[in-house]
Amino acid sequence: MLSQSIEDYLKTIYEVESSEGKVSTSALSEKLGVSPASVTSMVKKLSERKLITHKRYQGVKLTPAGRKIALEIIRHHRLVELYLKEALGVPWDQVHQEAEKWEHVLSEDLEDRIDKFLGYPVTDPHGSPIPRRDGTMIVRQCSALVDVEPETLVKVVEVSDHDPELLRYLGGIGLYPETEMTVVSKQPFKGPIIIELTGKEYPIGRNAAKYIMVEEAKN
Amino acid sequence: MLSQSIEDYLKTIYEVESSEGKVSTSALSEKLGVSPASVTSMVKKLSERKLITHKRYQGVKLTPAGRKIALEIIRHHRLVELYLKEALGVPWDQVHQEAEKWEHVLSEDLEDRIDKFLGYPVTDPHGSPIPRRDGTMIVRQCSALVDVEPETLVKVVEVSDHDPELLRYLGGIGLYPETEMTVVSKQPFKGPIIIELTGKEYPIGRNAAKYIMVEEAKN
DNA sequence: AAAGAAATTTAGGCAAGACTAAAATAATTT
DNA sequence: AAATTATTTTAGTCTTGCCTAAATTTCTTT
Repeated sequence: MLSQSIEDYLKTIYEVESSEGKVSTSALSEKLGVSPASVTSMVKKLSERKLITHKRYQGVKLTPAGRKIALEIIRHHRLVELYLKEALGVPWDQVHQEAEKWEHVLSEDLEDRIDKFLGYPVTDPHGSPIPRRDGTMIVRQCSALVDVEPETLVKVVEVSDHDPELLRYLGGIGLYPETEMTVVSKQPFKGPIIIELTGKEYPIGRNAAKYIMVEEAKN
Repeated sequence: MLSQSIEDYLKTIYEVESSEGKVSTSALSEKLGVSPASVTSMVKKLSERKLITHKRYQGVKLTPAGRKIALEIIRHHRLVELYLKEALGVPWDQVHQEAEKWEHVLSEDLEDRIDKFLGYPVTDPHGSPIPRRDGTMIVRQCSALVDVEPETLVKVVEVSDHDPELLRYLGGIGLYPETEMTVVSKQPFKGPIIIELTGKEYPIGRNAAKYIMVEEAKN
C-alpha cells in the first residue's frame, strides 16, 4: 500500500510533467507546499522504489510504473469530482478540494460502482479527461484562451480546477466545458480578453485566460 | 485538526465504553490492533488534550469534548454506510470496511448533503442509531438474541457490523433489522439457537447470537 | 498472606515525512 | 571569466505513532 504522501507526489509529478515538461524540485516544492529539502528526500525514496528516475540537479521523470499509479489517482480524483457534482449536487468550484481527500480512500470496487453510476464518463466537471482503468488517457488538442486571436469562435474544452474563485466567476457567466463563445478582443497593455457569450460581453483577465483551454469551433 | 489515529481511538473508546462499561488498555489494544504500550502512550496524549480522563491502571473515560468527537466520527461512519448501500448498492457486509476509511475524510458540507439525500435517517444498514449532529444519540432497549427465552416472537433491532461473513449468512436467510422471527429453541451443550423466519428454521451459533440484538415483538 | 499470573506502564527505538541551516552545484549577470 | 544569484542537496532535528523488552502494579489462586 502506498502512503497518501507518495500518491500526492506521483500525481503532482504527473501534472507538472504534462504542463511544464520538466519537473524540478522547486516546482514540486511549490505545488505540494513542502520545503525543497523535503522534496529531495522523497524523490530519493521514490527513485529507490523505481517509481521515478532522478538525475541530481536535473529533475525527475515518472517510470511506467509510477505513471500508472499517478493516473490511477487522477482517475479517482476526476471520477469523484464528477460524482460529487452529479449525485450530491456539490458546486463545481468545491468538488476539487473534496476529491483531494477522497481520491486516497476509494476502493476499486467503489471506483467501479461510481463509474457505472455515471455511465462511464470521459471527462470531469472541469472538462479534464478521466483516465481509463488501464492507465490510458485521451489527450485533446486545444489552446489556452489567452493565445487565441480575436474574432474567433471557440468552444471551451477544459478549465483548471485549482482556483475556486475563478470557477465561481465562470459559472456565474455560464462558461463551462462545451460552451461556445467568441473572442471579441484583447485589450492592450495586458488588459483583459473580452469574450461574447449568449449575447453578452464579459472580461477575462489574461492570467485567468491561461487556465481556460479552448478549441476552434467550426462556424 | 485531529489525526485519523486519534479519531480511531476516540471512536473505539466510545464503543468499548458502551458495550463493556470499563475501558481497559488491553481492550483498546485488541480492538485497535496495536500493542498495549502504544495504547498507553496515546492515552497519555489524549488525556493531555482533555479528550479523556485516565487513572493509572484503572482505565479510561471520555470527557464531554471527547465524546462529542467520537459521536461525530460514528455519525460519519453510519451515514456513509447507509449512503453506500442506498446510493451505490454496496452490499451490507462490505459497507463497514469502506466507511472505516470514509469517516475520516467527510466534510461537514458533504455530511449534510448525504444526510439530506437519505432523508435524515435514524439508523444505519445494521440497525445502529445514527448520532444527530448535536452529539446526541437515541439508545434503544434491546437484548442479545443469545439471552432470549425460546418460544418468543422477537424483532431484530441491530446486528453487529464487524463480521462480514456473519452478515452474508444473515442476509442470505433474510435476517435484517426490523425482521420479525421466533426463537424456537436453544440446543443444549452450547449448541445453536434455532429461529423461525418466513416459515423456515435456521440455526444461529451462540457466539453469533451475542451480536444480534432484538426486542420482544407484540404478538 | 504469599506466589504466580495478568494487565499496565516505562524505557528506549524505529520509520515516515516534515523542517531549518548550511554546503554544493548550476545559471545568470557583469 | 569571475562574481553573484538561484536551485538543489546534505546534514541534522522534530513529531507522530507504532514497536519490543523490562519493570511495575493489580488480580487470582492457593
